[in-house]
Amino acid sequence: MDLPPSTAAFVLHFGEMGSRWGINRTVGQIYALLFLSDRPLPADEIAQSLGFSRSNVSMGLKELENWRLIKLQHLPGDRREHFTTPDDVWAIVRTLAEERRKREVDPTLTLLRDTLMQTPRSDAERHAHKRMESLHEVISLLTGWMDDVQKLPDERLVALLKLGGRVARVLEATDRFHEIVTRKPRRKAQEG
Amino acid sequence: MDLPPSTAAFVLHFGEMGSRWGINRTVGQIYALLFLSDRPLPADEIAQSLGFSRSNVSMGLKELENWRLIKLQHLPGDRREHFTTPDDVWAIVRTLAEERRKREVDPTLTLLRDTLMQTPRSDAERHAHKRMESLHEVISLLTGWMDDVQKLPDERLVALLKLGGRVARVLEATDRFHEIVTRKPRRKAQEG
DNA sequence: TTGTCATTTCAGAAATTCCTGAACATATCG
DNA sequence: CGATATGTTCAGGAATTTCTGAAATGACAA
Repeated sequence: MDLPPSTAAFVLHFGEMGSRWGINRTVGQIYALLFLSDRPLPADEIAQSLGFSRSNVSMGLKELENWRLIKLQHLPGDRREHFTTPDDVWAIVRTLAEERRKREVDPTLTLLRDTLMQTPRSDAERHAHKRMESLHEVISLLTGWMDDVQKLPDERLVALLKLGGRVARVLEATDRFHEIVTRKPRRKAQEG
Repeated sequence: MDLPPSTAAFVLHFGEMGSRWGINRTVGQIYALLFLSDRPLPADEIAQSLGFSRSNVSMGLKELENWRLIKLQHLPGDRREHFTTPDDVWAIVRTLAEERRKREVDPTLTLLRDTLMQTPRSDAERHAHKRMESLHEVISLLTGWMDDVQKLPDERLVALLKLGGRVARVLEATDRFHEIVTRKPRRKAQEG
């Protein structure tokens, strides 16, 4: 690995992080390298830089393609396939969220829904049923929110994230408004 | 495993999901079992139900304790330690978020910050530096948002999630307001 | 077509992770 | 103090995952 030290550190770190995830070390390192590279890289250069076998890199790239995390392109005068990551980091985050959702969350929701169709027989089953219901509710809520914000353009998503918990103030106001409208009249809502 | 079929299915599913994550199959299954159980379970019963060795269960429980995902308790008239998951699913989600953040995100942010202190030398390094800057920015934004909403009480968090992308309308209004105030006067803002 | 270069596949070697049983530690009771 | 019950640790076997080299496949140019 004859990479600049900071690049090497980043690549190694993402290799480790990769293993904490389902992704393996090789795949993490390949992605990190592509992410930092200032030009598209062909498989043999990746193998060279990271000290992996050519075939290992081939499999890693295939995996990253399945995750839709890299783009293939051809450079003029070079028959080899070259790979890049999107320039836009938000695009990467969005893809990651979609793919993880598809692989991890959706199957879980399906299992929960299927189970919740059935009628529990014993006390224990009834309790388990309730637990699965609350889990299903929480996951639905979270993924519903995800779906919603995925539709926003980057700019708005960023604005929303920056707003963070301050959105809660709007909600408080809404609640107060709701209270005022539906309950008997109280003293006037205070400013904001 | 003499568990009701739906419980067995859930447990197996979470075992699989566990492996997709860093967590191993055993730990996933133990957690799933505790999550569904209508009473605290001692280690030997867990081992029995799941068909794991007692020692394996001991290690799994230790791991779950490190993640702060289970609670230990003693039952009157029984010397064994019994384990449960929190009743409140939101509490579980919060803990998961905190722990994953501690283990995965914080070290990454540290690495990025350390690297970004240094001055890039070559063109390639300069490019890598910029990439790390944008990654750092995105991660900071996301974790900042997380910190913020972690402070909200459950009720408000749920309300915020339900609101989802509709919050964006508030932001649009804010933007329009900002435009109106800072730029030269235009035609009146249309209905809000 | 043939030759060359690029890529993929895959059997099995290498590395890693998981899991167990046995030994040890600790606690409680009589 | 044993005796018994419970919990932990850990060496090493089992299972799984990762990685490689060799062979197969594909793509293109001459």
